[in-house]
Amino acid sequence: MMTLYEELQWRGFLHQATHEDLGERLEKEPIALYCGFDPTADSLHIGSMLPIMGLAHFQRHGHRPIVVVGGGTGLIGDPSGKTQERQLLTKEQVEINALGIRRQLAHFLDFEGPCSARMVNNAEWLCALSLVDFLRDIGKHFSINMMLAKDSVRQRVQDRDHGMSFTEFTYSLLQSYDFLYLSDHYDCRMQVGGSDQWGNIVSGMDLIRRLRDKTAYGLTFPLVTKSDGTKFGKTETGNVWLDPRRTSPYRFYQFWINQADADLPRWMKFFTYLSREEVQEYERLLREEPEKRVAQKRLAEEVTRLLHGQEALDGAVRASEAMFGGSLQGLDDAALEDVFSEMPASELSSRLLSASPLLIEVLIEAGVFQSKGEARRLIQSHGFYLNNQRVDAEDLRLTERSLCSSRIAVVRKGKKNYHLLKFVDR
RNA sequence: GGAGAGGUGGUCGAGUGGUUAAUGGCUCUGGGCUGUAAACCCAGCGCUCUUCGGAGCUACGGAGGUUCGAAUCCUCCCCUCUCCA
Repeated sequence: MMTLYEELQWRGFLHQATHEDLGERLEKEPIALYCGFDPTADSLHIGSMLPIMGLAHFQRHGHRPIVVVGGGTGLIGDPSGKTQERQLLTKEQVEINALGIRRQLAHFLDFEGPCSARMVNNAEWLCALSLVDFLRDIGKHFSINMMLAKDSVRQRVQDRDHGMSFTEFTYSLLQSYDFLYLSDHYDCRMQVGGSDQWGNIVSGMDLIRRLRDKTAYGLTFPLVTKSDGTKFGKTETGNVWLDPRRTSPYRFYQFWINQADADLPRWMKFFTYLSREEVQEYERLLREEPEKRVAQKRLAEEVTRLLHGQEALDGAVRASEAMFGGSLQGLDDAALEDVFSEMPASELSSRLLSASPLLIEVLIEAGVFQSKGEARRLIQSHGFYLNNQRVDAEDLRLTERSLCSSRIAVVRKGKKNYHLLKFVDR
């Protein structure tokens, strides 16, 4: 059994640590540690998964994670890594967002058990703060000279086009105060975060030492980078979110399925709990028979199950099979609707079926095609399918026999542009 | 305010009285190859109709005009860019 620190090291979670002996310290006794999340949206996206998994590892080893939702700091905006002043959020929006985030974290962290995680909103204490007290008690301990020396600040100060407001400039004081507050009220001894948080973490640690004469610890996780240099977590369709309403389980599953071979071992270590032996086995499989993509499948399975649960995973797998060449035989209305739930659909009158109109014309009505020319071209280049069977005749008519199940026909343009036709009585 | 350049299809960019729905590149779409990848290869890429040979309509900033015929010539208008004040 690896120690927590060994495991984090093996999995690649360690980027920077404030203390050499942090590993030993963590074995001595359980501690509480925190990580902040910005409530910029009502859902986290996949980029937040690394710190979340980091926290989860701590919890599995008996430590107590505290999730801080930056309801207070979110009202201001962290300048780290940003080139522009951020949009300020309203308090109401932050509240809503925090609720959504909590729901998602519950998939990864245990909010119930013996070392239960807890979630706090720093608006609780930051909003109550009086400016004069804050400047007197906290501000005193920060040197402008040192703050100006920070990269994140310096870049912005030198950029005449965007500049930096005083509000943003003080961000790191507030985050340091968070750490102090959590140390005082929750006995929180450690802060973790992305590598861009290093400066803020160290500031907080210093503050605690100066004011309370206590040792606090800090740890940062690496930036998740893809082997091809493009940004992790982006697809053609945009960000990959943790909220199923924003990124369906199917898309989420597909996102992982499509990861490059070279990244797989790292992703498995980051985003699943697969053991060292298992990961090694997948590394071998990636080398010997990459075309089978078993590693991608396993990764996608694990992560989708973790976030969305077994049922949603089953749906995603079924949808993937149907989507990539599988037969649609034997699927009933409900199964079809489920599998193609995120493809566009049109409702048509079932009376149409007995009138047996030209399929092409119905599809133009339904918005599947822009023009007859387009439809014809597609059929001529063998790119049009009805119920996953290629259609060669331009003058195919729509009848009862066109249906796949009792009232659904599945239309496909090209490789994977599906469109559902649902026939209803009206 | 003065001088010049220019506005072409999703985009860049040819064309300067007639086989020009408009060369070419890119993007995009479909197909092939493949591992649901990249690269590559083939095809398509205004709309409608077609007996699949083709036919019709609409289109080159806007409005008029010259002409048998205009994206191409003329007039007016609108807009963009560069230089000068």
